[in-house]
Amino acid sequence: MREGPDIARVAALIGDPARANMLTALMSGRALTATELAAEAGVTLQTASGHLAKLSEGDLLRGRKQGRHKYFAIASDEVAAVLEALMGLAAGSGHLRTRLGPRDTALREARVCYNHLAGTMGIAMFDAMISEGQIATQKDQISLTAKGHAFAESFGIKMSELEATRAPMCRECLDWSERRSHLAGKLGRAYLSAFLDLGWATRDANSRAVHFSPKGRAEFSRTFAVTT
Amino acid sequence: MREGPDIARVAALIGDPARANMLTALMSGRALTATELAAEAGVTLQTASGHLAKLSEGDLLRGRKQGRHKYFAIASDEVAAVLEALMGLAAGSGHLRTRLGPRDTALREARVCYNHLAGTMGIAMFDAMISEGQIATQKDQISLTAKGHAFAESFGIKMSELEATRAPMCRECLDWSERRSHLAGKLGRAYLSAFLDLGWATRDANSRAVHFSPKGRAEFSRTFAVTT
DNA sequence: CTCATAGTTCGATCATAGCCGAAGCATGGC
DNA sequence: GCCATGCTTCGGCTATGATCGAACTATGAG
Repeated sequence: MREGPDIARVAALIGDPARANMLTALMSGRALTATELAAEAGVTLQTASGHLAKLSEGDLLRGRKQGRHKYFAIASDEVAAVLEALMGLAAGSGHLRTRLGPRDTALREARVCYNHLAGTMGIAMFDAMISEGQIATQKDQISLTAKGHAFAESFGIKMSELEATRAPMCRECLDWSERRSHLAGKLGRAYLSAFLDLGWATRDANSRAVHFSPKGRAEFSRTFAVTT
Repeated sequence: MREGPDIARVAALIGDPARANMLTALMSGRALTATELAAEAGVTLQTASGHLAKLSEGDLLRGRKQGRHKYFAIASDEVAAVLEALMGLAAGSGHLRTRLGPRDTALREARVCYNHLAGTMGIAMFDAMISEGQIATQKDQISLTAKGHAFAESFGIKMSELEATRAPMCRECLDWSERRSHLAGKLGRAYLSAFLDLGWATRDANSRAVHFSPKGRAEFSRTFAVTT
């Protein structure tokens, strides 16, 4: 009997504190897993799963399964616009927090994505491998070329060991902060391990950040012909 | 723990169907009384009173007492922006449940918006008054020109009586279904009263529809040079 | 293969808040 | 003074839905 669209349904979805916390966390533009979002909202994984299902059902979030993780991200710019407007309005009584600390910028540059390298450096590496012809992109998947195979071998990665298992060698992994792809799969994992073993970088103890040393960064740039 | 701007509180306020209906009704820009809003939301006056208190407390509405009526209006442009964004999102992603029946089309054509004429005919009238130079549009408000004043007088509206009170003579009122403006304010009310008094139209007993007679419609079109 | 981790589903519990009846103020008209 | 009308407050009923424990599925690691 009412005219107009059902704004109450959408607003009620945002109106729950747990869901609101999830959405605010996702406003960074990065995709987060269900577990991360559960921690962010301060609820258990079961509860978070229910919330995320509702948010997906309501077209506020879009979920993507990657391996055994499920990543969630804001569904559209319109959703972001609503959240943005809400934050502006709520800033009147609350305090707005816009400052992203040094840890956040570090995360954007280089971080662990499940078990491979993500962030701007991960993307740079992926782009370089494409343009070097180490990776070929088919319609919907990617594969390692002979050149890429040789390069990895020369880098010190034991390809024969990697080839022993059936799991995919190369996979694309979408980086939500940049909306670009980076390298996943067994090879992606192997490269990250190599970087750590070589002392180029170290993992942050209690975050997903990966810290490259100056020397490691230089080696990385030279190896992958990164144009930084 | 991580207390950002409290968007959940605001969203939850909008998230209740009754309150959402009230807010949508107020998006017309007009202030409405508690009783009118109760009818709009489909709840009793007691319930509405509680909702309105919460909306006021949450700075979404501003209420002012006038005599024994209490008028409520959207508190700020920021609130309107949030509602607008929500409508856009709910209309696009969601199911717009507007199955327009015969009564609905009548409503779309001509209806009472609080006390003045809304719908396509209200918009046609407003556009005609603009192009005839009866109304001048400033930056954020509109005003009656001398020509418009004379026209209203010649139409039989006693302008001296209207000018006795301080309330705004002309106001814009946004039609959500059409996203266009129509005439509100004392003059808008006076014109609607005149249409009814002249027998051009009658009000539906239990809806907001306004039914124009064939003769009334012809007179209306001639008076406002409507190009239908 | 087995084990561990990520996520989902189900069921029960429990709190929040929406709703209305009835009574209480307040204002205006007489 | 009286009554009518508009709105608010109070108390109790009820339902929706948020929450978590436990059991289940799926995927990857070794």
